[in-house]
Amino acid sequence: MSPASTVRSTDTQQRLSAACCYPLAAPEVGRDQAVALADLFKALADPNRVRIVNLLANADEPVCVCEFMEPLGLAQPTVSFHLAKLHRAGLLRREQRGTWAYYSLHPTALARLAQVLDPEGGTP
Amino acid sequence: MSPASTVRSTDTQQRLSAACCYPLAAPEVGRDQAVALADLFKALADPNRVRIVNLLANADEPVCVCEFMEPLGLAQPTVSFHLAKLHRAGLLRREQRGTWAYYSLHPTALARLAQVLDPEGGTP
DNA sequence: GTAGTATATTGACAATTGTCGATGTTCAAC
DNA sequence: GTTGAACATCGACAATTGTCAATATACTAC
Repeated sequence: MSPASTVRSTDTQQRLSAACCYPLAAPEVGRDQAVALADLFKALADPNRVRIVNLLANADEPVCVCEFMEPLGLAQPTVSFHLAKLHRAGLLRREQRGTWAYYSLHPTALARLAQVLDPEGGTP
Repeated sequence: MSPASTVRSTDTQQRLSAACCYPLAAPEVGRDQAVALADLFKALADPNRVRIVNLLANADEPVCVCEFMEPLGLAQPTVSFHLAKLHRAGLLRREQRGTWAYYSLHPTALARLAQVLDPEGGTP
């Protein structure tokens, strides 16, 4: 529909890669960068998504959707909802194996997120 | 009412100090710690609050409430609302000077938040 | 005391979000 | 082709959130 932006193809980790260039303590954070940063924090602003990230941080292998339902006590659509939100924020990787969808923590996600908070990030 | 917890006294930075002990990548994050961590991220999950933190990060002196209204384009009650939310999360310091209320970024707030994201934080 | 000013709080409202049942999609196995 | 299974999407709903006008609170100056 809208050919205005070239950013629609992957969508994965677009938020994070956009936000990682504008640290919280940068000289000046404009409207758009503030929205990008807020979207990033919004991805972690839910207890269930925090636990998902924690589970993935302790897993040495990708985890499929059905594995989250029991420990989180959530229905399958709800788990998909949270995983999609984390994936769209660029924090998770998605891998399709047959009918299964395996999610894993993006390798540099947490480190880059920490860099956003680094006071030195804006003025090296 | 509930004498079960001793955490009710200050409220200021209780969230942060509680969450900083439970990094995202800790061996296991339970329900309560997940809520504490999510509350912390929730504080930054809004563009206006991101800009407030950014403005304070670049200010070498505390800033009073009225100074935020114009750059953010928000009414005074809305500014107070956001400042209170950041303050309750332990990210901001509040200092009363006469009728004015001066807010400043908590010295170690961002650094401790970054520590929450540090993968080494849980298993040194 | 009164008047004026800076913040906080309240009340109401629109917008967003989390949740789940029901329905689609997509793949493997037959 | 059909069936079954895993996941995504849709629709609806309750709960939360951001916003501001109106009001309350607290302080200074008179």
